[in-house]
Amino acid sequence: MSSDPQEGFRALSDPTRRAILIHLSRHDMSIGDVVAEFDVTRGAIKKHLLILEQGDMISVRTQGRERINHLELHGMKAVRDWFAYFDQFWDERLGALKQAIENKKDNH
Amino acid sequence: MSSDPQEGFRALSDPTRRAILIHLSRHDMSIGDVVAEFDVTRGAIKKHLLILEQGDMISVRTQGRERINHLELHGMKAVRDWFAYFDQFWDERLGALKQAIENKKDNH
DNA sequence: TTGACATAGTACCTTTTGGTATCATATAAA
DNA sequence: TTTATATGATACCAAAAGGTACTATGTCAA
Repeated sequence: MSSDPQEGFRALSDPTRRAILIHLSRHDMSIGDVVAEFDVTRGAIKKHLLILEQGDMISVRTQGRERINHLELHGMKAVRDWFAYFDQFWDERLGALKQAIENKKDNH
Repeated sequence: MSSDPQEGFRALSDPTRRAILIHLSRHDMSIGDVVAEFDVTRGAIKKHLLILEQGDMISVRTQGRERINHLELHGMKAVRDWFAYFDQFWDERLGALKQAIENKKDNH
């Protein structure tokens, strides 16, 4: 049912890629926009974006001569599904989640 | 507050290491026990276990001439904490979590 | 104490990874 | 239509990753 999380885990294994995801969570960015945030070359960023795309963490649309990168949660779902198995060993977390949901309720 | 998840993400990026964690979730295992489950040499398994230990995914205790590996969730917590940031973009998950907690309640 | 067993440690090999530099192509703007 | 800009595509490089083989050490058992 849940797809292979390998590409997703691979995508998340690099700190630069994780940082890119945080940036993209705030707003879509062109490749140039992303490059401006880091101290590596465009080529390196391009490779990171490709790996994020392969892990279904982002989607890309062409806009004129720009390529706009957009956060996509499908790949992250595959990774989280893998994690879900371990929930049974981790009661501590249930308390925090319960609270998170209570808070969510209060906002409605 | 939450520690650097890098070693944790690194530990989870390999499919053999993830499979080892699943095995260890069922029962503690010596290195030899783990080796028996996979088709790679002891040396390779030893390296995987070291990386899992560095990511705080497992702890190891010496028992006679054996080294017993035990699932440890601290490292996984660091990784999950990183994920928590993205919960806000993922309403779909909240429904499933709510249900998980309801089920938990029913078991008490 | 001696032999078998479980693991540690090292050297070595191949592939992948993260990175750079360079050149080519497509598009927007003067 | 030039020219500057945004990206694509290659080739190349050093280091890390995943693996093997071999040797050394510590511990249990006969």
